[in-house]
Amino acid sequence: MIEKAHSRNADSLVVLDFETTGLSPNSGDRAIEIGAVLIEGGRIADRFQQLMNPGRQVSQFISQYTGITNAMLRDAAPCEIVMNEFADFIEGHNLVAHNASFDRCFLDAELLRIGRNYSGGFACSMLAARRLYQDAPNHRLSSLVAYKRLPTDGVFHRALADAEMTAHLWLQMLEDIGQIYGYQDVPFSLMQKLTRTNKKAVAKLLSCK
DNA sequence: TGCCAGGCCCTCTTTAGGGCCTT
Repeated sequence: MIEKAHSRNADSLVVLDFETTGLSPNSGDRAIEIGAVLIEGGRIADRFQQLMNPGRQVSQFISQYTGITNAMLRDAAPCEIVMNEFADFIEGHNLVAHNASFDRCFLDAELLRIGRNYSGGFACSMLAARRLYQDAPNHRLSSLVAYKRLPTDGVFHRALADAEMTAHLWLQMLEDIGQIYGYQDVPFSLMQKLTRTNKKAVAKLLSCK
């Protein structure tokens, strides 16, 4: 079933990225950083980035992977406070993330803890890129940034940096679809449909305006 | 004690298995 795109702020969306203590909130993992950018009118209009204290130590692997240390998290606000502010930030917007199933799990888990929710649709830049850029060497965020020569400051695995690169990737996909298939604006609902379309049927879907 | 994620997608498929991607 195709998710319903949010009716308000139809041309805006929030691209988000979590850094976490591990891979699964169902195994006790928590968020340690959230980064997000608000896209309005085809450009980045606002940013959100905060470390958050998960109430537990992060592993050496995570510290090496993200550069986020226990010392950095010691004085950070607890997840509950940060996520409450973030729930306000995403209110009324559709959402995008790279491998969205991962970020959605953590978003749902952290918001559930504070009794908050969100109403926008959720789309995945990785699934869209797999369909649009079938010749890419792979569909990791870093590889797609290099493949499409997207702006980057060279920082990877930090929430805001990854969210900004994902935003540039998303805007690039919208531009490529517009140029190839003649769209002036690509509806969010079409991007959601794209991520659920068989690779061989991509051209047919995008050609049916 | 031993194990330890999960959704998506492709194919040597659908009564399954394994790779990709996120931290």
